Amino acid sequence: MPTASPDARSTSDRGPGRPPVPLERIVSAALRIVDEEGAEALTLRSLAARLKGSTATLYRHFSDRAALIRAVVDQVFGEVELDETLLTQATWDVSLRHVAEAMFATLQAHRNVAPLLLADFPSGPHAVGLRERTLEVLQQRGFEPDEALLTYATLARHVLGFGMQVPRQASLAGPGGAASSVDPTTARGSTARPPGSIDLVEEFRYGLTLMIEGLSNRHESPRSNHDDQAL
Amino acid sequence: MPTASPDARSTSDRGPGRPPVPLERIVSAALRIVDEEGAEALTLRSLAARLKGSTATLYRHFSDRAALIRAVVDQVFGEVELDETLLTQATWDVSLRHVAEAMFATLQAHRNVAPLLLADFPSGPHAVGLRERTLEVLQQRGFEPDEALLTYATLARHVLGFGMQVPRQASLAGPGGAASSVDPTTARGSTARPPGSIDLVEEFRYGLTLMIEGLSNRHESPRSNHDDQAL
DNA sequence: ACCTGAACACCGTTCAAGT
DNA sequence: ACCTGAACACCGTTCAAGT
Repeated sequence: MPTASPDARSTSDRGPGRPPVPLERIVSAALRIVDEEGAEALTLRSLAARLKGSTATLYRHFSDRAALIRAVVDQVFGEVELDETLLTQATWDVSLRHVAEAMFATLQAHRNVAPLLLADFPSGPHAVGLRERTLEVLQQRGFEPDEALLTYATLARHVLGFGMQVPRQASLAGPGGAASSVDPTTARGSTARPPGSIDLVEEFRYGLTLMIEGLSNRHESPRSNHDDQAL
Repeated sequence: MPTASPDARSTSDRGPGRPPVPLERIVSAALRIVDEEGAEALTLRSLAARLKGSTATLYRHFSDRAALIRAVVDQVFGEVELDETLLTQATWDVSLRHVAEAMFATLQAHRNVAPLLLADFPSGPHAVGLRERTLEVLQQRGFEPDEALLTYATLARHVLGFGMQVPRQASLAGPGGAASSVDPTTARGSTARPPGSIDLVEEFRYGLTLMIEGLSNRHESPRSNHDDQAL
């Protein structure tokens, strides 16, 4: 029974009225900072400022900066949207591709969280839920438990590995003048897309396709979903 | 014509005698700090201290902390050892697997550099050399230039994605008492290997195998190296 | 010309002191 | 009981001042 709040200390039991639940508001504010100003702009000080509180107060909700980051990451994973039809009615290769693409798309939608993924393998309630659901689906398609586990782990790492490599965009400078962190020096020409450099998304899809095709080799043909009476 | 020093400002022309070349000694010292005490221990201050110099002096060799990190990363890539026989005499799938395994092994040998890989895609001279060599090999095996490029890019990202996820070991506390950064709180039980968690290396190999098998589907059978007169 | 101590503007984290 | 200003021990980076 996974608890709802990832690393909360004691969110108290949410009173009926009251300011909704501080914790989620904190995490949302943190994610907004990351989205708007980049991961390195997420500072306990900047977060406290946005919440009009003090940094010390934050330590009542999170033991650590690391705990805050874990919560932010899991909040992002909570945004992964799975299509139930694709998940349950399609062939396993389509379902699997869907899960991977959905995760990757969410990570792309929050490009700036990439550096936060480094901390450790996402294992908040949302991330775990996603894994559980996918394992279920795979096993319903005839994958052995071990097989399903290894397959999901590999694919999740693939998504994560690519997700954390999303290049840091020049963050949209906010209304404030606090965009000094975007230092133009970073955008220097040394790495400037070598001739023939390839889109990250294309690489991600190519690798994903190769892996699924490889899986098809060792698993019964996924295309035949309704003729397994031939067994 | 790629220059030798990644981000050097002006290594002067190495005089005959003299302290060998400061730059490589700096980078080596930096890598040693990372290996011994972890990536977060690599501080301009700690590096200056180890070199018995001042932090300000470091800025004569590197424009930035980022530039220093790029140099450290490329130094690691310089340790990748390719077996020429495997590279040129084996079937392409074996060669490709060899390159990926060699890169991954080097990254594993320097587990603590993982966080440094995040900065940007490695593109120092060693990393570029590795890519060039692999592209050559693939094209000699009949890969189209575009095909070779996409294949290498995908595989390199796979290696990198897994390489940067190497779990942070409890760094071997050095002789000094400066191991306070290893805070036992980090090793808390929340993520403590969920039942059925899988070895990172196993996942890496599994994904690599799947991708190569997928590649074999769309490429002529790699196993037949000497019967292509059947064409 | 080369090096560097000390400063500047930041961090995460803690804690005595306020309400 | 809850919150917080101010401190502590760090960062990367710069620059006036030394040699």
